[in-house]
Amino acid sequence: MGARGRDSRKLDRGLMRLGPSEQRDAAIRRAVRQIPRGKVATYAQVAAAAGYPRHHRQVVQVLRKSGDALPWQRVVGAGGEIRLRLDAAHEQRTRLEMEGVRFRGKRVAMDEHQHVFRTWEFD
DNA sequence: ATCCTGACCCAAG
DNA sequence: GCTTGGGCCAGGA
Repeated sequence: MGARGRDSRKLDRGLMRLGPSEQRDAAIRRAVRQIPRGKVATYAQVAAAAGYPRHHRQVVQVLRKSGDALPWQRVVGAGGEIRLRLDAAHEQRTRLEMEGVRFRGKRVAMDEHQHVFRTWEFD
């Protein structure tokens, strides 16, 4: 069987063909990588920027899988709230503060650090 | 197929 | 502020 056989996703013109969920996860990873140091975005915003508006929960799964390969600390809950528990939450806050992110109470000062994903390119 | 879980979100009260 | 309920989606058992 050729490239079109049982494992048709194997390759196509030398490129790995991704299934729907893999393509989605890849888009999510790209979006997360776009957040610069000192800025943050919410799970929902990342999902939307990736092109999957209602998949905020999947963003969590992707971050868990990726580990330190992504700047996971830059993704927070709605309103700038940290949603991790205990130690993990503390680590996220520390990492963000280390990047210069300021907090007001328990949440990120979103008016200063909200990353706005670019939707249109200007030329 | 069903049930459960999760680094979620949001409108209500 | 906080709690609750419903909605959302995908993975794993």
